[in-house]
Order: sequence, then structure tokens, then C-alpha cells
Amino acid sequence: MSDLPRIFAALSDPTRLAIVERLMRDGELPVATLREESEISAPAISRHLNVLIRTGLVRKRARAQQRLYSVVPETIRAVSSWTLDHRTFWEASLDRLEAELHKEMSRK
Amino acid sequence: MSDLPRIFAALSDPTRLAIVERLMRDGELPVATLREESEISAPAISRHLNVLIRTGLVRKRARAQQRLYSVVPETIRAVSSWTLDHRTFWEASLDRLEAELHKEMSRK
DNA sequence: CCGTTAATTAGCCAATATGTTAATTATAGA
DNA sequence: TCTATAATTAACATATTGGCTAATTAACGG
Repeated sequence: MSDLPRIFAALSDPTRLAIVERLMRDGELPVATLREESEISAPAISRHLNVLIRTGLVRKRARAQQRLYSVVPETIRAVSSWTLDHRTFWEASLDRLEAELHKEMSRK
Repeated sequence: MSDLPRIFAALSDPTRLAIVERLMRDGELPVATLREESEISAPAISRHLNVLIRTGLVRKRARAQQRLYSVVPETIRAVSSWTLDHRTFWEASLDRLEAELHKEMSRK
């Protein structure tokens, strides 16, 4: 159901990542507001939003002429789940790093 | 230091994602082994591995004619950290989902 | 109903990504 | 030293991405 490569692809564009982060922080926002923090044209933003819609990262809602966008938490959670699935891997390395730090400390 | 968009871009290709997952599961592996599970040519794999190297997701080590690749845990942890930075966001939705489930249960 | 605001769609172009086959580099081992 | 093995680099074709301007759609407000 959650197509991880497509989600990663959607998040791989700096403009789109910024949009997603902004929406996670501030909740639902209209296109005009999202446009403020990047230099690019309205049509470009529109297409980026479309990519995010297609991958299920955001949803759209109409209010008058505005279109309000917000993040779909479940899709973000898919990314989180992926990292947790491999937690044992990067956690092990954390332990090693920590051990290294302790060694360093006791040496001084 | 950790360029998230580039990391996401590297993971957005199914072949590369499969390589990273395989390496996380099995540890250090030579190119020939990684090649087994995908249909594409050796040069293609080689270039994918190069992308992973450049983004800091894997490292390479020589042993005879072989080149052994392994995942760099710190870089994977960068992805994990990103999701954790926004945990409050998707966690809130988890709570809501859970609440919904409880409502559902008590109704029956 | 007409003008303004908000956003999207259409059409176009340049840059990047991904795959292929052929050629090259490097090492092992008889 | 010659051959086989392992991987990479070179050269090329094609598809996708991402940007722009101009045109279009939709809704509000006088």
C-alpha cells in the first residue's frame, strides 16, 4: 500500500520537502502561503503539490477560491516505520558510538 | 552535514532501496551478490552504488578483485532523526486513530 | 454581470537520470 | 606471463523532471 520509493522521490525535491515540513509545523495552509517561502512560480508550486497529492503525502480541501493543503500523517508514518523496521541496524551503531565516547571520556 | 533531499533521492530508486535493505540485513556484500536480485546490467548496478557512495549511504572496501559494500549507519539514522523530529505530528494522528478504534470497540 | 483573486492546465525547453553495449582496469592463479 | 574473474568507465539513447510564460478555470464581491 505504501510505495516507499515514490514517497522518497516526493521528498527528494527541496521545495517539496520544505512544503511538507511547513505543513507539518503549521497545519493546513493555502497555496499562496506555501508559495511565499520559495522563489519559484505558482505553476511550479502547483505541480509540486500535485506530486505530493499523488504520493499520498498531502491532501487538498477547497475554501472559496483557496485550496488548503495539509499533510497526511499516515504516509509520513510509513517513512518512520521503515526506519523503525531497521532500527536494530542503526541502533547497534549508536551503541558502538556511545562506547567510543565513554572510552574517550575515561581516557581524560 | 546530512543532506536529506539527496538521501531521499538516493532511496527513491527501487534498485538502490533494495540494495540498501539487503546490505542492512546481510551486512557487507560484494557487487556480484547484489546484482543477483535485480535484472539490470553490471554497469547499471555500479552506477547505482556510486550514487549511494556519493550520498554517504554506503561505503566500499576492496578484497581481491571484489568490492565489498556496506551501509553507513549514521546516514540511515539521519532519516530516522527526521521522522523523530516530527514525531509529535504523526504520533498525534496515531492517538486519534487509537481513540477511534476504542470508540469502535465500545460500540460493539 | 464584471473585475479581481486564487490556482491550475497547456505548451515548451533544458538538465538530469537510467539503461544499454563495448572497452578498460585490476587482481588472482595456473 | 597469460587467462579468467570482478568491477568500473566510456559513449550513447531515451525518459523524466522541473522550470518558465501564457491561457484557462473557479469563486467571491461590488
